[in-house]
Amino acid sequence: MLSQQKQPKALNIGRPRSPKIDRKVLAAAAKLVLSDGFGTLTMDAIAAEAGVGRMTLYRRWPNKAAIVMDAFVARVDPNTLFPSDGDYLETIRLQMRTMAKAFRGEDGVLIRALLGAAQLDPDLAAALRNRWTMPRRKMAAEYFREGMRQGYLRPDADPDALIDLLYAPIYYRLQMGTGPLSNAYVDAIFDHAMKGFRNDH
Amino acid sequence: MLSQQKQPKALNIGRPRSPKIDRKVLAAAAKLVLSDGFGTLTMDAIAAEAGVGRMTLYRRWPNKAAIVMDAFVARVDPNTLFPSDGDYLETIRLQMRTMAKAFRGEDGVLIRALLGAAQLDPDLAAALRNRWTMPRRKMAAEYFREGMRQGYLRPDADPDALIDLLYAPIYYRLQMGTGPLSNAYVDAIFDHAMKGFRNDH
DNA sequence: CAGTTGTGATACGGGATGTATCGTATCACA
DNA sequence: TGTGATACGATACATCCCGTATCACAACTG
Repeated sequence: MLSQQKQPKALNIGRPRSPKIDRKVLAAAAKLVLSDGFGTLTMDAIAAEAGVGRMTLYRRWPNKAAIVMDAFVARVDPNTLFPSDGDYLETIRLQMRTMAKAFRGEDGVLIRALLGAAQLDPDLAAALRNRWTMPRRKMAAEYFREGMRQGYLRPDADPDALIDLLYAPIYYRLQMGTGPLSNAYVDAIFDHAMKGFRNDH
Repeated sequence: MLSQQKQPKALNIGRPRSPKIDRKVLAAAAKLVLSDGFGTLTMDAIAAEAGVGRMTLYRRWPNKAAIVMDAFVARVDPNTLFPSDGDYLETIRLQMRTMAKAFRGEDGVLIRALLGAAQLDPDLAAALRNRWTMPRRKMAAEYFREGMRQGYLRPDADPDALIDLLYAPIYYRLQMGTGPLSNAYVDAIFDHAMKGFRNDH
């Protein structure tokens, strides 16, 4: 699923969609969510901020959550990857810190809004899973399987369980607000979770 | 915070609030959320289902999320406690299974709705933290500290980190839908997380 | 009895949604 | 160059829900 957008009516006949509108709309949506929150976001405000007709929004997206979803993915797509050099286990810790840092900032505001809206909108929930959650889980699972092959992780480890143990607590704190998403917290989760997975030879 | 209700104007003068209305409203709200979802829930529908005037709802609760919050707490308050007998570590596993089972059913629908709404409503987020999350965290932390004293858990364990490692994955699956909240899943999380906390003597 | 508040019904204004329509703009194709 | 099809911005519209206000009546205290 490349985006939440509706398809144009036809491909090679008629006036084509203006490509600049996407950028303007997504930037406007992100700006408004970050300044005023998702709760007060309206299609009208997005259209005004982007300098675009409101009808154009409804022509391209089914609702505001879809717009924010596209805006979010456009922002964070290149981030939170696993660096390919350095110590194997420390790379995981650093990746978790990178993610926690992103969640402490503007990305955290956006993903909280999307997670909340997804609980009431099955389409958005599927989009969040397909475009955000699953790609990252696949990358992590690949990295972990490679670590199992190379002997850094126990050969009988369950990559999915490890993903959940490492990353679910970060989402949990983001949503529950039971404490700060600090490096110290990430380290505590990492260290404890890893005790069951590290291969101690 | 005993409930999300607004206080009556006065205590001993004037007509007292009808006590039956609470039950009817909370039952109606729960029924509607479970049948049609939280997204389409309206104050009007709750009032109609409960056979109550809409004004009465606004007199007692600030918004529909507060009503669902009260309905949820009224349903699940007595559940998901730690049984006091049996093997210490197995008791934790069983408690996690009980919670997962509740989340697989109607309670899961309700708490998903509340978690979603809480992302847009700071008051509701605080209520969810104070009335649901924190009481359970306190109970768990107490149980874990007792286990540290009695030698079942490592004396240098961090109860908060253990809580997050054990329970955050359950919330994660509930919301993300990355897999079933089965007993097998609970066991995988429990077994892996416990490797870093169990006292192996 | 008087005073005070809860209850149900109804009306109201405000705001957001999603659709429809209009004139204009931009493209492909003949 | 012109024709057909679609996108764009603007506007109007019906609909829905919210939260408040108001009313007559009910229920309680003293």
